[in-house]
Amino acid sequence: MKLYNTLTRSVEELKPLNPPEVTVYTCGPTVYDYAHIGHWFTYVRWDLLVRTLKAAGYEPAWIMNITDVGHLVSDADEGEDKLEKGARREGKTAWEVAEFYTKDFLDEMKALNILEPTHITKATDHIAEQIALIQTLEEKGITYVIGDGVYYDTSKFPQYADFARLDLEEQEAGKRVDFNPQKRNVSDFALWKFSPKGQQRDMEWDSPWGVGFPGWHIECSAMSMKYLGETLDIHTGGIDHIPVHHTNEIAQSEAATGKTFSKVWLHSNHVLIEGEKISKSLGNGIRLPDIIARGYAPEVLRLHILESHYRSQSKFSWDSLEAAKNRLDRWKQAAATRWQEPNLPRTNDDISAPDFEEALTKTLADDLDTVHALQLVDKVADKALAGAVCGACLDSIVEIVEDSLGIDLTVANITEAQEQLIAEREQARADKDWKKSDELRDELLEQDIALRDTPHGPIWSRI
RNA sequence: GGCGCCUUGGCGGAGCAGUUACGCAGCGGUCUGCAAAACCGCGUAGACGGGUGCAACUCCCGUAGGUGCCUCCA
Repeated sequence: MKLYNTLTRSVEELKPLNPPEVTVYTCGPTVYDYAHIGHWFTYVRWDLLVRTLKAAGYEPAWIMNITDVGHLVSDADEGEDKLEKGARREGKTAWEVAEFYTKDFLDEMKALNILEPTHITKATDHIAEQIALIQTLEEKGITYVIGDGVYYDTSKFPQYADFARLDLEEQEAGKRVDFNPQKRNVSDFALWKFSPKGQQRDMEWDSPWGVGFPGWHIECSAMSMKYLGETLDIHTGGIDHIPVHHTNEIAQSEAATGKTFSKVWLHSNHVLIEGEKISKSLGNGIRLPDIIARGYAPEVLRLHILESHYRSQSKFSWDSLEAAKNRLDRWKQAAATRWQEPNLPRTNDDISAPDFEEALTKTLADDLDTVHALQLVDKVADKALAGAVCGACLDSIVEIVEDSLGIDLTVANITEAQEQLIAEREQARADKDWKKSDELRDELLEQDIALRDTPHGPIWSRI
């Protein structure tokens, strides 16, 4: 299996530490607001990574975190954290805000048929681990304490700029934000923040340095190492995480252990809406419920997401969502022919389920080439619609598509009563009673069964 | 200001130095009670200007436009 590794900026053969296990850590959402489709582009892609690992014979151990504390509104470590801010906005406690949006996230994740990770870990459940990791860093002399918290001294980690290929000198010269003047270096970041004096936060904990809360980056280091060990096989996240969050994770983890933190880093590119990135200020954050409200099933969005490569900057539009819907409908029509074997001449020359599975797996294992994987399904659908795939083969193929791509093509058989209607219509047609045959067709249509007449007899599909 | 990336037909979106990407939409034909499908075929895409090749959408340089990061962000 080959993947594009951000660490080396090249496509590499995956070499897990302890095969067949593959450890995967995915940076999850900060639960202070609803997820928009940009999030779902990313998480569907990592779901596909895990499915592909399984198909390739690996046994993925997949951790996704939930950031429910400590994500400050600014990377300059200024301001309050997002949960507390969300709480003030909604008149709730930070705990209530986190719970609400976590549940919403998990519900939508399920709706999109994203596999359940091995563990979903909340930052607030792992405060002790985070404190312990900060202590380790402190013992190694790479932290320092200033007025508002404990900081990581990035000058003590010479490789700091390597991962993101940052030019720290340039950044310093061109910096656009003020930063805490007590910090030793612009790139230094908070490991632990003190609760503001005289202010009661919803979320705060005792620590060796004082009451406060963890910085944003430390949770991922602490939790990934707790569940998956000191060196991960694969770490995933949004492309935006490269310069700060992942850079800081590497600095924390590798300074603490002296080992490589993750062998492979995967980054999902952003999706644009009308040529612009999704952001709060533009108000273009389309959500899954918006898509459902327009009559598109979640799986349509899922298919649309798979229509572009995870490393390319994708575009979202309602037109392309409509195209994805049509494509999916066509696949389902093809899948429905599995029940109709007697009507069709089965040649079954060139499509066998094992061959299809092998081709699909091979394509996906090539750096998650979903674009061409979908093309393989198109080809099978063509043949099925032409009646050239046997019912049992389609059963297997539908299952393979479900497992590999997470797209469910299962189509229920029609009832005996419906079958009877089709038979009656055939009789009417034989009698050239076109009025009756059209009425029967309309009756079936009301039951969401569409008919098309082929040289081999009528073929139905669900609409 | 610094560092990147992108620019493909009506839309989405790939590969490739010389053979059809694919999907959606469209057009013509065969077939057809009608409808739909199926089958056959079509539209002669590659931002612009140079360059290197026998040959460039596909490599190099430049121009234009767009966009991402260096704040938050998937």
